Amino acid sequence: MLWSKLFIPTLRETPAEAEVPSHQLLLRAGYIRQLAAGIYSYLFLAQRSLLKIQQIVRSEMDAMGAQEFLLPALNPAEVWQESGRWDVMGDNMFRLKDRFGRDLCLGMTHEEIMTVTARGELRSYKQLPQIWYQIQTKFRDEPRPKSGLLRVRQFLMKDSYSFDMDAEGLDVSFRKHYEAYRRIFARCGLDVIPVEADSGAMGGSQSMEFMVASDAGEDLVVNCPVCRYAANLEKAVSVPTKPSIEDPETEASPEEFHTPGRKTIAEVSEFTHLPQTSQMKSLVMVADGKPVLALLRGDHQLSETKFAAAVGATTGSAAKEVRTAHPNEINDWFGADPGSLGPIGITNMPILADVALQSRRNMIAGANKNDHHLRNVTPGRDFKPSFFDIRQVSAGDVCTSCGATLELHKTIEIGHIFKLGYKYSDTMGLRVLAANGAEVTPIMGSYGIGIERILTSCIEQNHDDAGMALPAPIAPFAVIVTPVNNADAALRDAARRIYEACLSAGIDALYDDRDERPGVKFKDADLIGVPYRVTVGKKLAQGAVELATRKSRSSRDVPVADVVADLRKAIDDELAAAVWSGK
RNA sequence: CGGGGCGUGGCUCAGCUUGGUAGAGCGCCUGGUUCGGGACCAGGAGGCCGGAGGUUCGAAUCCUCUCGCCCCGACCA
Repeated sequence: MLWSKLFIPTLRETPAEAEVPSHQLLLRAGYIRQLAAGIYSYLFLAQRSLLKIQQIVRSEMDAMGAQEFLLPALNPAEVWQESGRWDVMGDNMFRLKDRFGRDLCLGMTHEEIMTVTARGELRSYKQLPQIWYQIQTKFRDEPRPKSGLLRVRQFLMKDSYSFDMDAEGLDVSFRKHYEAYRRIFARCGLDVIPVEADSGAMGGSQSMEFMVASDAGEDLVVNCPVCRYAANLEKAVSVPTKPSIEDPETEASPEEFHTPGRKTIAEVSEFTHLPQTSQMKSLVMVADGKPVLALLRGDHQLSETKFAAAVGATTGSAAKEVRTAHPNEINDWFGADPGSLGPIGITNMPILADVALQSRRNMIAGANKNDHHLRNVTPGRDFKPSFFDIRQVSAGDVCTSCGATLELHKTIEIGHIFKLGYKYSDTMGLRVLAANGAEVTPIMGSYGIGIERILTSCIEQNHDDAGMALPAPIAPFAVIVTPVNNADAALRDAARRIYEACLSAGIDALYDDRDERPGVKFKDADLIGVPYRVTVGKKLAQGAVELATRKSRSSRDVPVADVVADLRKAIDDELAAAVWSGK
């Protein structure tokens, strides 16, 4: 295409409302414009890139035997009421009424509609397994849209749903998705971290998230660079660092001492000249309405997810709602204010201690008396806790399986695969007949990919001060041909011929025929992220043009006769390198 | 929903404290000179200062309300 005929509204300056790099660049490079909070118009370049991403997703989904559907975004309330999610989704669901006053909503996800579709048609085990997918617009009324395309209220999602006869079948569908996702993200040039995730509100048995490391991300992921162990921070396990000093050997019993005005772990640490690892941190939590004392080493943080599970291990079912206690509740239960709390003498609630406190002795803890602490507190001897792993991984912790030091990253979630189980098929009455004539409920899985998030996180991973550096498979154009001086007919004609030769060779090329100075063309090409640039300039007299690679910001001279072949090779090499290898 | 910030040509911003009727740079249009990393000269277009109400002889500026956007938090299939 000819740039002079296109609408690519690049900006020299960064619009004030954008903070994260991908947002700034998407605006500056003329990919998107904002319509309202969390609602964006995708202009020519964005749409072109998103279509390429969708095509990659589509080809891998088709390759696994999945069938593409397109379900309505406008949904009747009844379907959602049937699954119970009309209420569960709360304010996150966009709701509206039609002219007769019937309730409708805009779809946030399509488990219900897919299940209804299956229920109406699937009759026999002979029809299973099925994997159905769509690439469709989703609507979610986010409480706080942010970071450009990262968290929006309307977005594209590839969502697929599997129907199998039994758990083994589901394992196969799940595995197919895992592998397809690895291939899709590799082809998009993304470095992903697959993470075992909490199955949370979707109510399934197993789920995995595909994360991309980025400071713009909102989720924290712990991963091991050696053995590839990875997990959400809330769920991750580790071997904690050793306490900074050995506990004293004394057989002394707890002894109160005055700590005027020292409330935080840091203040008490400074006051006692003992490291934070010698202290016990007491957190008063309320799990499903009941108080529970959580005990941690002074330098550790509580994982509410693990804590909720630990509560479950003592009461029989994991806590659904966990919160910190209010100051007045704490005072009622402990007779002291936060800052002087400890486990000794506490009999009116269970005490859950982190395993890092196991076999520790003679530590510092609050005395449950304002401005007082105790020394020589020993778990097991002075109080009887239940031990669980309830702490978050912290800096310096090592991998439980290989001993390497763990890394902590902020990440963007770009995909999620769930084993749903029978939740929807059961409650919505999906049944088929098995070979033996018995009625069986199929087991389901659901699998999502955020299309815009692929583009966004790719920009987050590939940008510099000049702009984006997108990989050829998802860049809006693979090649740009730039005559240095439009007034020079020889340059213009040579550039035009190279451009046309690219098209004939099936290379997605853009011809910068604008009557602009070369600097402007170079800056724009760098900004919008075209991976390869052919510069047609002075060296044409010697039969050469320049082939520049955006990502490495390097260039070399190439004989005119070879350019197209060289471009073809560079693009093919990039494609070949972007293949998922491994399990 | 709580806390903070910001709304002035397409973009970035100044002007507001101390009211006097709107500016700069970039971009855009015309003509000319230029042409290997966001050129130069000359001329020009474009803004009821987010909206409503109020105070005042007079409001971008002061007051009240309201709408929108961004950031932090709560929330997040």
